[in-house]
Amino acid sequence: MEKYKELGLKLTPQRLAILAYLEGNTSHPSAEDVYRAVLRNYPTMSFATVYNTLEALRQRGEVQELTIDPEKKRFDPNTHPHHHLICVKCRKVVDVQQDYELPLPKSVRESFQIVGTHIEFYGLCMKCQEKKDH
Amino acid sequence: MEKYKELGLKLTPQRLAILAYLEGNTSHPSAEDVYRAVLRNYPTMSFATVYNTLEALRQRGEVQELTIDPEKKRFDPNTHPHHHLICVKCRKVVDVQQDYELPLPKSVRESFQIVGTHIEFYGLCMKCQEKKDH
DNA sequence: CTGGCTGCAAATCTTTTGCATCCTG
DNA sequence: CAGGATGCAAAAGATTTGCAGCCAG
Repeated sequence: MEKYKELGLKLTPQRLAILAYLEGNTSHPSAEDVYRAVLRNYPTMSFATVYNTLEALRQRGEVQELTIDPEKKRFDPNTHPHHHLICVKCRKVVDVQQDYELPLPKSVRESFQIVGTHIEFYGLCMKCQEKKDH
Repeated sequence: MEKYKELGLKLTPQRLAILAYLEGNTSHPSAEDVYRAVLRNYPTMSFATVYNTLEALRQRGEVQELTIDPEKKRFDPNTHPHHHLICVKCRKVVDVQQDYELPLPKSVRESFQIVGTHIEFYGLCMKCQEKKDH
């Protein structure tokens, strides 16, 4: 938890709870998921604090905001560059830690300055394959 | 416009206006963009009709729903598989018509049935590179 | 002590829905 | 002329904001 001090964040109990929940979490939680999880320990926790803290962490690069869900934002504490596998049925999200060569056409390379890449693999997870379609 | 009859869609003037706006459109408009554009010709056009029509087209594979924008859904009438280049500053989106080999680890291939892939290239467009940072 | 943080409620924004009416096929 | 489509307004979710009081540094 030392590193958060360096980020200029005040360490309130609420934030510690959020940080503890995010630490090593690979479930790609939405803000509400975080809220509900932390609420169990901090009955007065508010949404504002969750969004507040997630935004503070995002600005400092400690958390990634994912745009993989059309309904809501999802957050990922894994800050290493990586990709995602998304079940189109149950919306489960799995990390793909793998590097790819992704050469862009010259015209694009000349006009765009690339800063990052993100691949979404869409498919059906084991469980959803077993269920009958629909 | 013949092909829309085949889809079992009733061709109302409102829908024709939406279809005309989408035809060949590479601006990846949000529902509101579509609404505002079509409103110019149909002052009584409602949001419900826009969402309604976009959803009908999506179900028939005539339009793709993009999850590239954390704020809202964007729609893409380009139904060929392709990728996107996104300016992190102005949120402009450009198509990348290019095929990539994206081999997945064996463990993943065995448990997930892949149905599609989408790459997001993040970067700065020409205009935003010229502007001073911030 | 002081500025950042919290919690609440209200506001905002996007998207969805219910329903009476309309109009395409 | 029937069933799908429209338009309005209200509802539902997700996220943001204003603000008074609180507390970590």
